[in-house]
Amino acid sequence: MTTIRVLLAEDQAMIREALAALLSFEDDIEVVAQVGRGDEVITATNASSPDVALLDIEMPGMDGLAAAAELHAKHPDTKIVILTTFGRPGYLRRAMESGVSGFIVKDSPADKLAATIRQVRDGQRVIDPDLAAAALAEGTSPLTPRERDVLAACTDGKTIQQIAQAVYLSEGTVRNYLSACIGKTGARNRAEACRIAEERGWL
Amino acid sequence: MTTIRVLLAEDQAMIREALAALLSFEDDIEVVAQVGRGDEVITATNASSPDVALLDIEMPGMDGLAAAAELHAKHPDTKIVILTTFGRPGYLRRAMESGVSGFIVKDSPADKLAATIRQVRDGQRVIDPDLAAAALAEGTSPLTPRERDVLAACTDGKTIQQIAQAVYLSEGTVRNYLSACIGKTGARNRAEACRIAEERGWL
DNA sequence: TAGCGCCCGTGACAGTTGTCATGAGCAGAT
DNA sequence: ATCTGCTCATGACAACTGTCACGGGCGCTA
Repeated sequence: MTTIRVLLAEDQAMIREALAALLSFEDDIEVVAQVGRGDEVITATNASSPDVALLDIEMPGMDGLAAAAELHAKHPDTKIVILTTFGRPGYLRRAMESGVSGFIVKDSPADKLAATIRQVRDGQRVIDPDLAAAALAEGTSPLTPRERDVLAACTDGKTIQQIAQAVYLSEGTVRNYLSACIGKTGARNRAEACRIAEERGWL
Repeated sequence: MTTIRVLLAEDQAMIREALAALLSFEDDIEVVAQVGRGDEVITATNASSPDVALLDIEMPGMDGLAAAAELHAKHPDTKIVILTTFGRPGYLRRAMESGVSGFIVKDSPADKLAATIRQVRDGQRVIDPDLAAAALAEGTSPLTPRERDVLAACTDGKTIQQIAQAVYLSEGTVRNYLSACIGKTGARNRAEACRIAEERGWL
């Protein structure tokens, strides 16, 4: 059995190095690269050719799921494991579409990490069963692309005016789209709709 | 030099064990207890009498800052270090009021962790200089206690009605309080006020 | 005791937001 | 060729939200 070469992508330096410390205890795993930004994943992969890339989702530059998609396109042999704080079904769905082999949350016990790395290296898929069930139960987004855009632009208590400017639409149109979003999410106002859609991974 | 006994409180199991792995490389530091909930900090301290308690803020049961306050009251000799994702000035202020000796963010390099633990054990205080400056620049909260309550109850796009029920006030009064909050934060609506106050640690 | 600030409430008003009807242009499917 | 659904827009209306003025009660301080 040869050692598994691992790329570690996680923006918080202390956590990244702590995870590296954790993996250093495994004889068959070697961390060959560490990056703190999503847009550094590709170049680091080119340089170090890892067997498995371990990606956080929340990262500056490019989020982990986007990085996963690009990585999978350019290096289909590199297995990808998403390691995230939030087990949102929407994340899982996007991850699956991005060619990811493993999806684990940071709540899991530590030994799950090395176990997952070994499993995906062997060609298996590793997904938290509860999460998978939740993702299936939720179904796919009922929002049209434009509704999604508008709803995504309305975080943080923005005004209709501000949203309209951000999306280059008239205020009336924005109101209409938001009204549709509110209806489809079952919310009572746009802030709640925004939160619900976010949770379900519809954004 | 005797070894430093450390208690580790962090809700995400994988991160917690990774941090323990990181600290295991330090010869003079020993992790004598690990907990995943804020309300387990006290009992674990009673059982293992650590020199330093390393607390995350976001934890179920009781948040790290509340745990810090209680810990400081009951075990004044145990030094406390807050380790958090978010370097919000408001957190820092609350931490200082809770008798904390050190405050570091997870963005810091990994060696900062052990260094901080040693420094606080030696009686020093360790605070990120940038954060300290930001906290001082922001000043203290201009919100009255009741305004704070109302604003805190209005997260996630709640209706005025829902807030009023949650805080046992008439809707008119809620509107008045929120209006005051909006004025004091310089926001344009309650959602933005909520976000701003949250960021500044006024909640 | 008078003044001050916080608490809680009401009522009136203007501005913003959510709903609905309507219509035109444009794609893809039958 | 027609139907359907998405996009974008306008206008009207109702509901909700934010602002303001006002009043009474409470506790603290000068």
